[in-house]
Amino acid sequence: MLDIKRIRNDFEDVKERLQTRGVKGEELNELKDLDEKRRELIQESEKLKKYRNDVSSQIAEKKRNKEDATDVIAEMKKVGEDIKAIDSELEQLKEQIDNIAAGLPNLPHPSLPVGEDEASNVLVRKWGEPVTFDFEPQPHWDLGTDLGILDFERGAKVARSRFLYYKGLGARLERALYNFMLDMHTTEHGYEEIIPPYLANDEALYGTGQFPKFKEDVFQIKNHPLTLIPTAEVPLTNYHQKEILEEKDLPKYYTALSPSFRSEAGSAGRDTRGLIRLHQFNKVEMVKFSKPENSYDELEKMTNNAEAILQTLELPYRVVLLSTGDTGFAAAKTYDLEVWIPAQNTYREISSCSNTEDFQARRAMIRYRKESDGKIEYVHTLNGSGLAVGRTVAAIMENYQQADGSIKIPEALVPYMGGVTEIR
RNA sequence: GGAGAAUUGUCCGAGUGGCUUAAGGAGCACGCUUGGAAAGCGUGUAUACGGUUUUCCGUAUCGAGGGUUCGAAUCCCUCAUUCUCCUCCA
Repeated sequence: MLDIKRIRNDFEDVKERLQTRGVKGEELNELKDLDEKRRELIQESEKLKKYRNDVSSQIAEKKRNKEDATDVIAEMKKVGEDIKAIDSELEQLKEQIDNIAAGLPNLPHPSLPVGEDEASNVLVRKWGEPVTFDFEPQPHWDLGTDLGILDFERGAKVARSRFLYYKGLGARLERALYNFMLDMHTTEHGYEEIIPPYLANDEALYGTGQFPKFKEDVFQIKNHPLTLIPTAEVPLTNYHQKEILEEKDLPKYYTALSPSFRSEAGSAGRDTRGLIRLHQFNKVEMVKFSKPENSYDELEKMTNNAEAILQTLELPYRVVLLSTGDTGFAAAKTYDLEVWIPAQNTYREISSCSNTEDFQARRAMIRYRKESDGKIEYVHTLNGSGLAVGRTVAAIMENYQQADGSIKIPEALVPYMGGVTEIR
């Protein structure tokens, strides 16, 4: 949620910057008009309420003195009706305003490349060299099926397409990976480990920005007002929903492993095979609550934390700064980490690290008390994958495959695999 | 799932329709007092929105949302959460 006062005061600037994210100017003009109308009505309503409060205490006084107050009571009845009429109009206005405001994306950080889509993204850095194979590298779904460690057919039979069974050392590899990631974040990067709820209510999903605009992307539970989380960002960020934190406790770092459930509406036909695009996948998520002045340093650090995982696994990757048009709804600035996928001969997204500034904090009411003057301000919230586990399994399988279809286990993972050095 | 009780400010806690601008206490901050501390005394101690512009003023907020009333912390309805008992369960 953007600050309505900021929209009011820096109208042209906000409008210009939001237009780089695909927001229509007329929408903002309408918002501005509604806001002005609302403020006028607030004044009217409050004036009447003041009057009613004053007269009501006079009535009380009269009653105590056993005087007659019939006339004034009759008048107040009328005033009460007027207030009710204005307030219901106000409520409608508020709803219209919220409908627009809740659908506005975050303001892009000035450092973002301006552009409509991923074509305008900027390469920040590259790490590692893609392996060269002296044989034709196979896609991970063929490797996994042949080795009997991934079973997509049965996943489709029991759930539907885009679900799978991991089996044997495949399941072990997935488990090894997320344990490795959690250990690294908790022992080396300073995150506190959390196991959150995997279902969340509408308020939580509103808080992080999935609702109301992106309802079609999630799975909702029939007959219950609950939604399967599309990312642990939802329960982690909303952990401090409606709280006032102490400045001395900031920054706070949390990490959690959770499944992520996504309906993938609108991506029919894309990445239909393999571990890249599933309705359910495990992800280790990182979330930070930061003071505003430090949040961009924290974003760099968080991105480095995700990179450290890839580096330790010795997987080649690159870091990309997303353009205004490609940046997600809640984010002010996002770095994507893309890992090398040999069989596709390209880099694929494996992590996304974002600073939402106070966008989510406003929606979820997450604030902190400053030590210097005791004033209360919104915190900045950050989130990043560290990493998407399924896609990491895919990357390892493809990058570490051998000519005979077996898969070598990255050195850092061997202890987590109980000493297993390859899957064959 | 059934029955009952509860939810008031940072905390404890009073409050069954108007002298409540939420009593009283604790805590915290500042000041007085003191050689220093404690005690004592005094003052202050929320959030949001709107107006004003650095000072105030107004409105709203007693778990949430509705309703009754000239007027609601207080009466009515719905919901949430917590506790106790029963039932079930990993």
